[in-house]
Amino acid sequence: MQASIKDILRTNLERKIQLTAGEFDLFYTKFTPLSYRKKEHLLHTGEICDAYFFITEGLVKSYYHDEKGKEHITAFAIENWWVTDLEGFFTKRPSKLNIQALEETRVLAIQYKELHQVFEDIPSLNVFFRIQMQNMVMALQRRHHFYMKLDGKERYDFLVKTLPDFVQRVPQYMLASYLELTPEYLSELRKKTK
Amino acid sequence: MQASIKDILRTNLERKIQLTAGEFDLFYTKFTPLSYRKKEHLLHTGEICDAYFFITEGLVKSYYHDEKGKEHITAFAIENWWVTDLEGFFTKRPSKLNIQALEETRVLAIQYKELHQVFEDIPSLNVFFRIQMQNMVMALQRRHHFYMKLDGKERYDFLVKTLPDFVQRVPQYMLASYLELTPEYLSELRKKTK
DNA sequence: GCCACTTCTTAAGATACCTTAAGGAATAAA
DNA sequence: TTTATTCCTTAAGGTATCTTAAGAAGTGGC
Repeated sequence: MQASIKDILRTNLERKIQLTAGEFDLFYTKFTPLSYRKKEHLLHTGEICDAYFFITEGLVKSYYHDEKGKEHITAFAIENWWVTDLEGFFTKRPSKLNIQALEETRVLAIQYKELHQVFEDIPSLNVFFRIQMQNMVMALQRRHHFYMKLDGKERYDFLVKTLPDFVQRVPQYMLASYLELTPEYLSELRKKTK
Repeated sequence: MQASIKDILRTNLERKIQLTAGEFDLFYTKFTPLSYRKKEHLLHTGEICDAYFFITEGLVKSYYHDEKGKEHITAFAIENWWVTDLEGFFTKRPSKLNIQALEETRVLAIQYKELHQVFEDIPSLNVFFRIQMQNMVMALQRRHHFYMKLDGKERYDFLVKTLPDFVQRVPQYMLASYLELTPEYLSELRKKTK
């Protein structure tokens, strides 16, 4: 039997905290299930980001355009990951990021107000998000080392080694953007690898 | 009248949460005040990082050495900042970072076990640390843009503009390390500025 | 007041990565 | 099947930044 969307969320929460059935049911009512087709946007630059997304199926990217119009991909996210424009979501200022579906994608979305309501109703959700934020901080610190210590070739090799499935689901020019390389240069690097 | 160390901590907490006098007193008992002389280490690579530090006076840097022995400064922290090796602190694995005092420095230190005890005794501390982690995530994301979007000269100019006091308290070759530039190249860039 | 150490500068040659421009291959649309 | 789009590669010339090596200037210890 296939896991329901509700189960997927429950499992994700249970990795870090224990909730009673009642608490979980209450929390779950705050979410809205949404679907996006390939290339559809979950969030556009300039909008106020009011939703925190939990991906139940699919693949999205977060990105922005710099002054010269060049696209910079800051993150990918897949099933079982949480994603939003954190800065926009918590500050209520217009978002600097876009979030776009790269595949048919399904999410559960919770709004800012609802989330902060449940923070009060279910205190242990503070623990969940505290731990999640801690883990994000650690991931971002590791990413910093990753970009600063490794050159382009090493970054690519590392990605292929640690996330091979990812490398297959995402076109190369997007990986290049994520790795902060030009597609042309990444192509060069790949040639050397073989 | 000068603010006591206890007041400095209280003020820091009150920026984000409300505590009763009793709660704050309880929390405060968990901390140990420590002093470090210039160049002394709060944490060495390889040690298990068991303390979360709140700086009440002074200036520290976090750094590591890469395989080639080159030093990379990942952060500075001054009065009123919290600092630790987050990854080491939360995973209990040997720390990859060093933390060293650059000036005569005073801190309040709280141990892992004590902190997690007060998380249970005083639930709103989860809120405090959740918000602190959120802010760190945002700061790290901004830092990522900062390194990726700006070239060396722009990074230096930005630092001088936004944190001029900092630039004066820290020797240039350390700024270079933080900016991920060689001291020689930073010296070049400074010449062009004038 | 001298010595040692720390910090900053200069300059030449090397390298990683980018820009531009073009064409080829693969996939989707018609 | 043809056409359009999306994606990947090749190559030439340019720029930012590093490496190495050396010396100058400032600072604290004795």
